[in-house]
Amino acid sequence: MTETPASTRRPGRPARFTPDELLAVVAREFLARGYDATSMDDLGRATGLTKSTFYHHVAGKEELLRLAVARAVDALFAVLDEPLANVGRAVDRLEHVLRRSTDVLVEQLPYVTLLLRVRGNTEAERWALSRRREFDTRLSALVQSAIDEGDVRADLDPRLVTRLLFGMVNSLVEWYRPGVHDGSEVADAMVALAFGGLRSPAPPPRRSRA
Amino acid sequence: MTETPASTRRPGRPARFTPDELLAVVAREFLARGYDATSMDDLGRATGLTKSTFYHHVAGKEELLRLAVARAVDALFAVLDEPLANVGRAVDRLEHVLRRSTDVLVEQLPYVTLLLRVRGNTEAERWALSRRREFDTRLSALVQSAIDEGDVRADLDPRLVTRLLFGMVNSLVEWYRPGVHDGSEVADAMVALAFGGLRSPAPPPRRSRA
DNA sequence: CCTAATCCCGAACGGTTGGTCGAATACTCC
DNA sequence: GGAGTATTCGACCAACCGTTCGGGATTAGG
Repeated sequence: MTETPASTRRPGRPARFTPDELLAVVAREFLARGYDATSMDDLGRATGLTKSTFYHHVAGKEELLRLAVARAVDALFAVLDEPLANVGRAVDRLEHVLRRSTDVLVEQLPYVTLLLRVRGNTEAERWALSRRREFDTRLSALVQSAIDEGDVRADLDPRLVTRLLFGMVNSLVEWYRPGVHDGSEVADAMVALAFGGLRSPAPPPRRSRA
Repeated sequence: MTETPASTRRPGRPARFTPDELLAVVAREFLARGYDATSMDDLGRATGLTKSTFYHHVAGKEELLRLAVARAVDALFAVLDEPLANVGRAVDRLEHVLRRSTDVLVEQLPYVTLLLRVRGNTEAERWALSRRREFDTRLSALVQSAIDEGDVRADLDPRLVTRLLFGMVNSLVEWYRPGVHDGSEVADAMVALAFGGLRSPAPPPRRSRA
């Protein structure tokens, strides 16, 4: 990780940051102040580079945002392609997606946070919004399937349930900070709360079907 | 409401907007583009006034944000002062605060949305953040009480539960749009999901009392 | 009419913004 | 020691930003 592979070493001045490192710093800055309030000079100050240097690596400020949110989009959609998200009862697939989405949010926190804050001001932001809508549609279909199979309550509007459910998941980016809670602890609480609710579990969790 | 009280009519050119109307337009603009991305010229265009006119009514752009988020803060704290939020079992008080918070979010949607998007770049934003923290602390205490009284599951970290619970409530500002769902329908679903969870209610919802 | 008060506008200000450009630097390969 | 390439910098630019200011328009009261 810290070594520069000699095999891929190219001629020219050695870069002070790998593209990944650079993007990580940029994402952190965008997060702290918000995309619009962060100037290229801010990014320069945070990296020790000048802003003109950034224009050697990317086309402009907007591409930095695009690169960042693309990471989040890719990671989230990858969850939907996992085997456990595509076989078995819908309710089990839903639980898997719920848990794995939480994992992704924790692991890719800065990038997902940026994705969830996009407002559609630029072309890159509108692209991000359309991918988010696509993701939501897939989730909604999953919830609907779980209802159809009788495992999820049918007395509430499925779209409303989807929104509330993944609203809870997404709220993670507003308060989760690494170190305070373990990632898996959060995922466990998420699933427990989502399926079981707040109320004290009156009976021990019986799995029915003796 | 729609009439101008003759008693308070003052000399001078009649205003084209009441302060409330002006703030409503401003909030809508801030919402669409984000606070930082909205210029005073944008506000002028949205109102038909020039940006210099705004400086006759407010000290600057930041005060517009302060006025907007103050509305949200006041409305939310008012919920905590309601009688039903202060008497009876903690779990019932929690349900009341949950439901009423949802109502406030729906009724004051633009202002609460702005409040929840504040990042702390300016003094006004930092004030808003501190009020939010204060609100969260009160909520957390309520959840803790409900746990102590045995009505809410004790197997999860109370702070985690509070965060997830009101993360779900606050997510409302990301997707709720007036007209699509009724406000009370959302509040019902919110409470049902929060306390009962996703799972199909095993027994039919018997309310005792034949 | 006049005066005082309120609201509104056009023009301009200094500062900051995202972005450009040419040159300097530091490396690999020969 | 070149030649070629990747990276970085400083200086600069036009456009836009929030804000200021002097003055004009429109009203109520006298």
